[in-house]
Amino acid sequence: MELSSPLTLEMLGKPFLLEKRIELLHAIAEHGSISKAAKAVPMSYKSAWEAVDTMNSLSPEPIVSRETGGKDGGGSTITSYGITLLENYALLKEEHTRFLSRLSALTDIESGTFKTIERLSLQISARNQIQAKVVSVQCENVNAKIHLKLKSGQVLVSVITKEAVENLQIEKGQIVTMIFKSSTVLLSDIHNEKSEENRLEGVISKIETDRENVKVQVDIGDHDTVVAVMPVTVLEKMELKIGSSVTATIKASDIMLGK
Amino acid sequence: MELSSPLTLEMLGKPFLLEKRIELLHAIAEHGSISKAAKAVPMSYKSAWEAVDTMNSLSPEPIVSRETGGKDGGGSTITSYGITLLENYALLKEEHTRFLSRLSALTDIESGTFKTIERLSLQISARNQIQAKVVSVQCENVNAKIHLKLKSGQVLVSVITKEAVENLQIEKGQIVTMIFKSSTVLLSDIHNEKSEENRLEGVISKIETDRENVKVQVDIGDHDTVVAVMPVTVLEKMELKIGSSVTATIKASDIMLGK
DNA sequence: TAGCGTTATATCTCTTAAGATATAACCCAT
DNA sequence: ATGGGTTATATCTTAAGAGATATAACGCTA
Repeated sequence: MELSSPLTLEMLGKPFLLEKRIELLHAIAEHGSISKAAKAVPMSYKSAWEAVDTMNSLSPEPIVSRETGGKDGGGSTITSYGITLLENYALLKEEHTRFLSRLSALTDIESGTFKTIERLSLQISARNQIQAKVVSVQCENVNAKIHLKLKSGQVLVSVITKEAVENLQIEKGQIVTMIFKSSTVLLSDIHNEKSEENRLEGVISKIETDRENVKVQVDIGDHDTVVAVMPVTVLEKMELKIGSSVTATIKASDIMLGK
Repeated sequence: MELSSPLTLEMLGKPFLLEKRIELLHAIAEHGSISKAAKAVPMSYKSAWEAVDTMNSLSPEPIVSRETGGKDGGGSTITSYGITLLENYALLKEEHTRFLSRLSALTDIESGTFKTIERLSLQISARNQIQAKVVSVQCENVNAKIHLKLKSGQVLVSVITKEAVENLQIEKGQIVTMIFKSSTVLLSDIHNEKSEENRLEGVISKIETDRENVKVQVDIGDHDTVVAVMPVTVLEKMELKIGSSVTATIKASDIMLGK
């Protein structure tokens, strides 16, 4: 028993972007003409042309720019607007298939029932959500210690319950999301390499304040950022400003995992 | 620009349950015969019969039991297996539409771009995920304080960044999910009503231990439970056991919100 | 100017899914 | 028996979508 669920974007009630058309657009980008793209997909030229035409007329801006006559008889290319559309569709699609695979993992084939009642598909308030690879999983009876490697190569430790490890089926080699609240991140301007704590080196890229609190964004490399929130008094003592290099420390027990 | 994504369950690569067929099954349940159901949907008797037949032959157990001849000429009813199947499809469908509506909320109509790059649809390690209603939202420039009412009527406070409030579009009256790690929950056996902290009264319903840590499950009423994890030494001092009534305290800054 | 490969368009056929219609078989009720 | 309302099945028609084919218009190239 498998789930299938084609994703289509509609405009004014009419189908706009669907899997087949996306495939066609990619083929146009690759071959530079509708006719060649149609052969590559494969589909008839008529269908291809009609698809391109309805997409262009449905879209506020053209997606494919077409030229008839000229060098090589003309041709068609994807506009920059079309390219961003393709990129965004890919993101949507990826999220959707992620969700579906998890949904189908929860459907019991025999009895047709759910294994858990937990909400899949939660959007979370935590500002820090960073992808990392599971390096090792050490399980005790209650807690489990999980080592995680960031894109930048830095290794952090997360402690969660064994129950959670089993529930999410976390295993070595997987990519998971580290989740922690910005209020659990401590910043310091000194190098203290002795301690065993989770530490991330980075550079301050943004600071926002209000009456009581300050939010500091730290760039930790490879396009990953960490956000810390603390009382303004703490920041003033440290004399931090944009461009300062700092060390962010996060307790292992403050790092949750998501999948 | 709207998203549409029909959900179909497949069996051996063949379509098994889809929206139209579910509608038909409900009509059969209501009217007691395929022919009346077909008129009610509406669809031709041929399509209805074929749909029922392929579903029955694809399914390991019959979904519709059919009788030809007899009182009122016979008729068709949904088997108990079919009923659970309908119920489970409804659950799947609900999760799916939830996800889609959130996904489409993130798609910007004008530019066709995403508002966030964050992962929607995360399954989270935190053991404590409790539904609550937003009573009030107090926004500062950096942080926001949110009052939440549980099913049992108890009110807790969560502090998250203003950015998160805007991002999740959290507003008064909504139902959200409070999320906190079991290691952030403190248990005490004494009544201390002075403090301003988040406190939940409850009864211990389960205890598990390993070499270092102990996991305590507290029933806080209305089928909600809170899980706390602490070093065994702490538990020993308090002499807690199953049935003890305790107070669980959680810092406002340790409570994340999900939607 | 002739040729080329393309876009743009019209027309016809083919295929497939759905509806329409007819009818047999069934079995209880009258 | 007969009638009624159903399941089960076959056949014909209809509609819609996709492919096949032909051809005009286009603008660069040689």
